[in-house]
Amino acid sequence: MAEPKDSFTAAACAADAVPPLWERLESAPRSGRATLTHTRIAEAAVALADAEGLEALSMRRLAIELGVATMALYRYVVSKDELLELMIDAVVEPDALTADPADWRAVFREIGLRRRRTALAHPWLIAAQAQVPSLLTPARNEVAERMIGALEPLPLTGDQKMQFIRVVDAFTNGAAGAEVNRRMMMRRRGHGADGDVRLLLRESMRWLLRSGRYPRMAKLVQEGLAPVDSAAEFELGLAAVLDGLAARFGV
Amino acid sequence: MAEPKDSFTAAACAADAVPPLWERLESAPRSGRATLTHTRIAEAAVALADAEGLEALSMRRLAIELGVATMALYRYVVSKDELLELMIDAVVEPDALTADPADWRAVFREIGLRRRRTALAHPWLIAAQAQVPSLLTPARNEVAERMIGALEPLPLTGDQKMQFIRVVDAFTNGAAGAEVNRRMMMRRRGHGADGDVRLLLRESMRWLLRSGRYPRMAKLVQEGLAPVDSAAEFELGLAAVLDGLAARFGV
DNA sequence: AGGGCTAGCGTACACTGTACACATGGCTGA
DNA sequence: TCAGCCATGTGTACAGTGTACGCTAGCCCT
Repeated sequence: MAEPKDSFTAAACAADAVPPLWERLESAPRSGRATLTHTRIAEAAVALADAEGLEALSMRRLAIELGVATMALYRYVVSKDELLELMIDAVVEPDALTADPADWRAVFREIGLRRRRTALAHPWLIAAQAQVPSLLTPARNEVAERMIGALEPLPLTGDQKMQFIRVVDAFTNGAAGAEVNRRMMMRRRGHGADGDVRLLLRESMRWLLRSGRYPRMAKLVQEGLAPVDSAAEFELGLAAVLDGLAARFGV
Repeated sequence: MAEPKDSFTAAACAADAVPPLWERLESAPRSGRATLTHTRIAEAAVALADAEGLEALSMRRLAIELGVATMALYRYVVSKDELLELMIDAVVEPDALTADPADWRAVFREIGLRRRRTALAHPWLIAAQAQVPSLLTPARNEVAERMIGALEPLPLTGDQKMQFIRVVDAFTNGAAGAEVNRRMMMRRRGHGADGDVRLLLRESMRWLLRSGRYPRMAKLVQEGLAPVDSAAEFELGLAAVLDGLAARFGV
């Protein structure tokens, strides 16, 4: 009576027991007067996390925000982790690219910059991704699709294209994550999030420098460092990665 | 009676009220028969997180593991976040480098590879770093010191050296994080952590591909992809980043 | 020998994610 | 038109979390 119905689910159900969220999302009857929606939930959760941080996002709080009982959420989401997946997917905006789709450098640049903007606009993003392994959400796949498209005309094997994309993604996520970290640290201390990182350094590294270990770093700091221009640095890094990959792949 | 004692703490205490952990660590009297140590705590926490995952690491559980009351830990750590900082610092091993210190490429390669190994050996590392903004821990500073040293002979400004290091770090963290994510996902499903990623793809992307969106990705998958060699891919990416940066900086 | 400082203890509180049983209202087939 | 069903939303309960607070007991120095 309750056994798997057909061969389709046979393999997956062994581990999952419930179809994996994105599959449920599509063929949802959601017939009766439903006050909730996956979209509505995701948007409320995103808004809450944006406003008060990921640590303020609890199922109870989110339910209140939606004017609904806590457990109502679990009709749409199997666990809080799935809620995070929903949020992660929700903030990726695979809008039409303005870059010339034939110019692969321009496409990768645009996608990279957009990702940085997204991560800065939703500082919980990177932490959430680290907490809930969730590659292959629909929106991210759509972005991947664009990237593959941009590489199409190049003489690369399928494996090389995937490597290319993964390496660029790695830099992008890493750089965005580092920047978010710096901002959160600044905010946690007194200074506003977009202040000068050097204040942070001066202050909390004073004893490090004074300690005499790290002489080279001390020298650099004392010689004077310019304020960090994160946007420019991101572009520099991205360009370097693209250069390096292009050279290695001979394109 | 309880006011700040001297000018040293004046600025920092405004925001912190307690000296920032690393400072406390050094000048600790810890005179009386102390059964606990920062080191002992950090090691036990790391062992626990390694064995059972970051979500199994609770103050109660850790205290039991150490044969001590829960609140005893708070004599050494102001909050769980500080515990995480301790752990993050503990797993970085700035051992003597085997690479020729004058060969900056070799140094960066070695440090990058070591970081990857560390992240894979302690899969909670990246998530913990995303959760607790904690650049500038002593061990990481020591590594930074090495990197600065390697760049010393090059004709770069201080700012350029810092940019160089930050960009490489961004890629390193991003790539390691992605790899850890993949592994955790594989383990969460049935397959062992070091299995073939293609299994994961085949299985959980079946409906994605069948849906007809993502035609390009479907084509790539159907044309057949080789198993992913993560180690080689990491080296490729790292080399590309170093190439790209070197070219941009003209070194 | 005694006083004080401090490492460690125990309890208590507000809060978390979620399992489970129950109510209810809109759609469906007759 | 109306019965009945089932998905949607509700309420309560439980084990477990981080940590504030006040207490005890032993080491160190005078």
